[in-house]
Amino acid sequence: MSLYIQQRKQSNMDQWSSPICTYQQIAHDWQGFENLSSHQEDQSMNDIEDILDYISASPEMETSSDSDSDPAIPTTVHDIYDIKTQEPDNHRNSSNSRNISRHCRQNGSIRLWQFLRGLLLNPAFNPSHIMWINRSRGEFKIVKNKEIAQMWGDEKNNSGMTYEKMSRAMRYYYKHDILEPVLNRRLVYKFGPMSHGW
DNA sequence: AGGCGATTTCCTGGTT
DNA sequence: AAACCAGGAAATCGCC
Repeated sequence: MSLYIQQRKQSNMDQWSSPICTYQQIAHDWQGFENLSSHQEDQSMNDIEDILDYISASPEMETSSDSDSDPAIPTTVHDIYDIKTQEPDNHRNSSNSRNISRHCRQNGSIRLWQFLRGLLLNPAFNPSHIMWINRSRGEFKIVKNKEIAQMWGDEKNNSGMTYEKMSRAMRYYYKHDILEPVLNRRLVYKFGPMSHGW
């Protein structure tokens, strides 16, 4: 991972000015990375890249060098979807958050499973809103389904989103192996072989 | 403009 | 009875 970061640094395609240790922390924090099989590595690299892009664009990280927050918990990887919980005052206005989000998207808009993955990786929502049932198996439970659906709606600019509709989209994932069905477990889903980065 | 992927919306029916 | 779960069918929406 640090190798990857160094490569990225040397390729000076980015404006990374923060100390490398920050990224090593991030890498260390990226727990899933170590458990990935080799054929998944490329995909996880993309995930990490997304996250690092996000971090480099984050106003919080720009000032991270003087940050005095607990270094044990980088405010980084987990911040992907904290935008909606931020209330008025803060420095991250909506246009900024939109730009940041764009860094996490391959195409135009983020996919539902990626949105959920981001929530699972964010302690601001895990385990309060969504939590792992079995991290290694990719099983998770949506705790506050109404809220999550609402947030998904916000993400897509759709105020009419409901859990019913969101869950229909999730069931379509069964067909594509992005999610696998978990029988007889209400609100429990499982990432499938076509998902990654969790 | 048309096609396509990824949902979104609506709905009927079954289960917990 | 309220909440979920399963999927089919059709409509949308953004993107190429």
